[in-house]
Amino acid sequence: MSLEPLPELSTSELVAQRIRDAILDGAMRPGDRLVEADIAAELGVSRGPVREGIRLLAGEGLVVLRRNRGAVVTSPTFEDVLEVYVLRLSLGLLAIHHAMQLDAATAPEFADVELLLRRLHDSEVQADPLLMMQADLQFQSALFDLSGLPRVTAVLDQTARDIPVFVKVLGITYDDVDHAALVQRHERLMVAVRARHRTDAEHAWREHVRLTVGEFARGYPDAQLDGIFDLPLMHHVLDHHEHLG
Amino acid sequence: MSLEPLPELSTSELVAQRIRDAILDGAMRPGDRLVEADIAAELGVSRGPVREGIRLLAGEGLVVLRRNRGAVVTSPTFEDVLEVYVLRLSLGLLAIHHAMQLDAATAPEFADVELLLRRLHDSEVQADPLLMMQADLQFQSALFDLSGLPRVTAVLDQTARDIPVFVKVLGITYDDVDHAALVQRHERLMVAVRARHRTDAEHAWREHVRLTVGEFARGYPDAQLDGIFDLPLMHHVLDHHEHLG
DNA sequence: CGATCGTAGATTGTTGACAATCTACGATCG
DNA sequence: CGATCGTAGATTGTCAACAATCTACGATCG
Repeated sequence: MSLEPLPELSTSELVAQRIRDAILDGAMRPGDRLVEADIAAELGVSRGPVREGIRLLAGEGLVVLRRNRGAVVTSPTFEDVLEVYVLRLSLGLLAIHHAMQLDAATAPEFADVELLLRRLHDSEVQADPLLMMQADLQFQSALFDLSGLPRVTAVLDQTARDIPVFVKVLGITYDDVDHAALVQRHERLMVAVRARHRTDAEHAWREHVRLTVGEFARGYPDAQLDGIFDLPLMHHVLDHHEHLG
Repeated sequence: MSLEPLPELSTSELVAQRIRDAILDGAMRPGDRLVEADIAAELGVSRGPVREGIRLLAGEGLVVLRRNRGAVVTSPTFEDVLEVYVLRLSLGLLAIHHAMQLDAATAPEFADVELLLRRLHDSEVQADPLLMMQADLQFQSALFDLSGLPRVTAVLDQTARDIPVFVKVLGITYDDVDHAALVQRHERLMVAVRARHRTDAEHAWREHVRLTVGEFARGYPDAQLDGIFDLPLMHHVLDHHEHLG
């Protein structure tokens, strides 16, 4: 007889989550001010936890704080999305490499990662784009955790929480995503990690990020599409790793 | 007539800074509990700002928070130092590349970076190892800022604040550091950035991180030296970039 | 009539008190 | 005598009131 471990987030984390949800619902939009007292009243808590929750979001870049002037929901640009993916490309590679170095496939947690990957096959999950994205990110997070690098995984998790919000706010859709191809990419990645085949793992991860960003760029207004397909923020990074062959 | 811009940190940031200083002074040591009320009384403020300051430090990894059980000063291992430098290697490369892509040398802020580099020549600065290290990190931070990547520079700045503390706590010294060589490395980096010469810039930065970590490893107890000279956390990263030639 | 200044309202920053939780110690029971 | 339970003290989590700061609007002056 073993019970669940009581996840239970702190109040401030719940507040942060509610604000993220509010943005995903469209209830809060970029540029909106986050008035501590109003949010506190609405959630039925006092200003303290709300204040803490807002700081958490500020750490993620979801809101901007101005001294004595409160917080505002950021108006992310496509460049912000690119920066987040540059971070994820770079730190993801780091995490995957370290996971392989630790021979992560033999770790007991590896089974959990595989389980999360299998969830992506679920038809119920595939039906809902948002659910699909969250399951995808959850799998990636579990994989990165195998690296044993707490700071790196913390930054990766921060960026992961921002992605659904950015997607919503920028009006990017997952509609055209080829689920089979996505899962296949992840499976290639897992095979590589299992075999400790660096180059394959790198390639699979780079390819995933590249294709994901490419997908996002498709839904973006033509006006800025040109610069995006060049992936100026990303270009030299990809290029850089390309030389590995 | 132009006055200074009033830097003025928030109270919580001042609290965080004081705690960092306390660790550098040896007044607080790893494993010590951070009791909000005690710190508040000592600093002459209330618990609110102290609580916020502690959360800031937790975000940097300097203290660990446990639910309803308060914060404890982390007992960093050499692996933590390595993780921080892995982050700095990876994200520093990112920042430098982006700075070059934006043709940072033509930016007005570039002069400020050069000014900070010149400070490292200062004999007064070179006399004090801690001052030297801080001036060094300040230069690097200014350089990274040229990238225009706020999230990346934020993470880099977080790691920069931790370094002096880690060095102090782990008993690593800067004593044997060859200041001339350090400055020369940075100058090579600046020349490369100015000329937008990717490979040189990458090499200079990689070399700097590698040598800095090597220097740190030297001061570390023999018992753990073997594993450190292998730089297991870093190895494949350096290795990885090595292939660029 | 335009620009500056001053004031009122709104909002953040801070505080001290209260509630919930945890830790450590000692009492109770088998 | 060992293990469990319960309680007291310490500490964090939360709250509501107060102080400091900012914003916006209108009055005053040139």
